[in-house]
Parts: sequence; structure tokens; C-alpha cells
Amino acid sequence: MPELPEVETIARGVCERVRGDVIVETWFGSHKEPFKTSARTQAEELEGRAFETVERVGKHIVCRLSANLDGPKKERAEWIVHLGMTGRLLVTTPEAPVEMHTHARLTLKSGKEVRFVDPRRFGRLEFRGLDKAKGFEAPGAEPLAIETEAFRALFHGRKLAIKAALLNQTLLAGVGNIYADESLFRAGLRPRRRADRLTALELERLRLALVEVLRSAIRLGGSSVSDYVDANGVRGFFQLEHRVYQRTGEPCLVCRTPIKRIVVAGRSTHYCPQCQR
DNA sequence: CATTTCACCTGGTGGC
DNA sequence: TGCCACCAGGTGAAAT
Repeated sequence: MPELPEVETIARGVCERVRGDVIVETWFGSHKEPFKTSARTQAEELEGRAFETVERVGKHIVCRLSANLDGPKKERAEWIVHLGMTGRLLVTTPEAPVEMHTHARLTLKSGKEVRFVDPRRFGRLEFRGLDKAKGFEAPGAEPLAIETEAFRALFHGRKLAIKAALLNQTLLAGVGNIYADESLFRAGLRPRRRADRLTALELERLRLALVEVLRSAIRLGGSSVSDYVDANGVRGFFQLEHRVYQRTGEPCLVCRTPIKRIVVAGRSTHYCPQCQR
């Protein structure tokens, strides 16, 4: 489901609704897949802590938690949620019907409930105490903050396709399949161009296109391609702005040439053979 | 090391 | 209706 704009939208929505609230009880499902930290550890550690903020880092949702001063948990901590392809982080009432594939439920002091639902189980839940471990940091650069020179340096000497490079989370954190295709279209670049063969001018066009696309997508609440909804159950609207993604065979909105679909880095890739060089 | 391929999962869709 | 192939917003391990 989620790339940077969707994760940003969800993190903001969850933050608004849980900030200051205290986790009083937890429930974790029996599947082991979604848990980077064991369910038992998460259950023990989360209870009694309060949500300070909820923020996006790359495609991760980082819930910053207070210490639990009534118990033995004297250090602050983080609960890190990665949504994978189909994960959702919901804030509900306890009475709301529990959907299939619900893997975690946190009951809050206010009576609200935070739920993690993920049919395909590509998502991950992780707990980090901040006594020894550092706070979570994405390995890659933040696409909305990186500047011209640093952006260019990311691709120096990289022989892979520019599309593959954009998807590599250790280079840039947060870009996924939709926004890679959409930014390459807006920059007029073919997805299979070798990253190290792009000129400084082309790379700057790409950086600006990426910023533009990500910012407008955040403004529209992300892209709802299937059933994605934010923490308040609201769909995003950036899918209406897609110019190439999942428009195979349809006319390019600029030149009417049919949009092509190819496979790059194992992912379906859409581009206009006329507008992108 | 850098790069590519594939397995990990469930569910929806479209063809026959 | 059923069966099957193929597709899906991600990523990390294994192979090259």
C-alpha cells in the first residue's frame, strides 16, 4: 500500500488522535511474521507508556513513547510500524468489528484502540528501548530535504537503471513504485536510463519532479489505489493525478502516445515513450 | 562490493 | 460457478 505520502498521511492522522494517550492493555495475534520484536516483548514493553508523537521516517511510522514512571521502564522508547504492501494502522473504538488479519490491538486510556491489520503480512512491528539503542533512522536520504549536490552524489558510479535506484531505500528513503514512475514522467526520463549516465541537469529535474510529486500527493492525502484509507478512514486522491502509473495503453496526457508497461527491478513500470528520453 | 532475482503472503480480477 | 494465471503500493536473502 504505502509510500512516503501515504505513510506521512497516516502518521499525521494517528498522531492527532493518540498524542498524550496512554497504552493500558495490548493484544498481539499469534502469527510470528509481522513481529521484528517478539510479541511478548512488545506487549510487556508497550503497556504503561504514553504516545508523545507519531512521525514518518522513510516508509516507517515511528511512535515515540514516554517512559513508564510507575513501572520499571525508566527510559523512553519507540514503536516502529512498517506497513509493507497491505498494512494499515487504525485508530478505532473498542466496539468496532475486528477485521480479518488484525495482528495487534493497543487499548488506550481514553478508550480508543490502535489496530494493526495486514493481510499479506509483509509489514513489521518493532520495539526499541532508547536506553541503549539509538532512535530509529532511515538508512537513505529524505527526498523532501536532500539538496542538489547530495542528490547527484547518490547516483554517482551506479550502473543500475534510474528507476531501480529510486526504489533503493538505502539511497533515498520513502520512494516506491508509484512515485518513482510519476517523478520520472514529470522529469521526462526513461526508467531504464543508467543512473550514472544522467546529466547534472537531468538529475536536478528529477529531484524537483520528485519533490513536486511527493508534496502534492501529501496535500491530497496520498494515492488510494485499492482500499487504502488513512487513520480516519478517509481515502486519498492523488490517484486522480497519476499520469503514467497503471495507465498502460491509455493515451499520454501530454502527447496522446499510448503509455507503455515494462518490468524494471522486478516491478511493473509505466512510461511515455514519446515524452520520456 | 554492486546488482539482479526471487520468495515471502493473501486477495482481487479477468479469461476460459 | 470453478479453476487458473497473473497482478498488487515492499523488502531482504540468495545468487550472480
